[in-house]
Amino acid sequence: MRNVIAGIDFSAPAHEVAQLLIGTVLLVDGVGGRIVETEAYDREDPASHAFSGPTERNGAMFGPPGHAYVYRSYGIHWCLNFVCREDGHGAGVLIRALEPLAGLERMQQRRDTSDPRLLCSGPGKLCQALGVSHAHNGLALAAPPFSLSARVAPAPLVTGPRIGISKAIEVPWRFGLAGSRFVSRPFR
DNA sequence: CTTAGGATCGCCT
DNA sequence: GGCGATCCTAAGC
Repeated sequence: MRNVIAGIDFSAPAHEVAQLLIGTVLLVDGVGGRIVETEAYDREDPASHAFSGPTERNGAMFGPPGHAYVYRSYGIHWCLNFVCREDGHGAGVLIRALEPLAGLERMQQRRDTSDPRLLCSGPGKLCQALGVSHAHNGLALAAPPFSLSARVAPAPLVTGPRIGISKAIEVPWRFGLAGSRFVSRPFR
């Protein structure tokens, strides 16, 4: 049971973990908020970075579950994933949006905006707001600087196709907190 | 509100 | 050498 963090078993399939993460609170050095949007990248998934096997970049996805996988996107942004599964083939959950709750001032400085809806409404944005970078790749989510807190009650979910990919575009593995104003894009 | 284009560079074929 | 699990801005309707 050492893969359980915030009441979630990270050795479960990514598309299950992605749903359970909605409503939990993620902090990095005390800055963060409620997870309101995730995407699953399971094994055998052509859209996953881990699909073609381990490489130098995706190595963290083949490491222990419950750890961070951080990669650079478009040469500019950082994106944060939670590693899932224990069966030898990497999988993960992309954290796409947070509802800002803690460290608002720090996030506003890093993002250069005071609009709370623009602080963490996208995978690149939330990494900038929380100060996540390659330095966090491979770190355990159960220890500082990370903190993941269990949600109080089950979260009402909405689902849809994943964003920004060209393979397996029909798989409905994007999950959101129903009614949240802090998602990266509306759910249809 | 929706769409289009540019920035920018590490990773993989 | 091509192409992104993105973001921002500007322009069009």
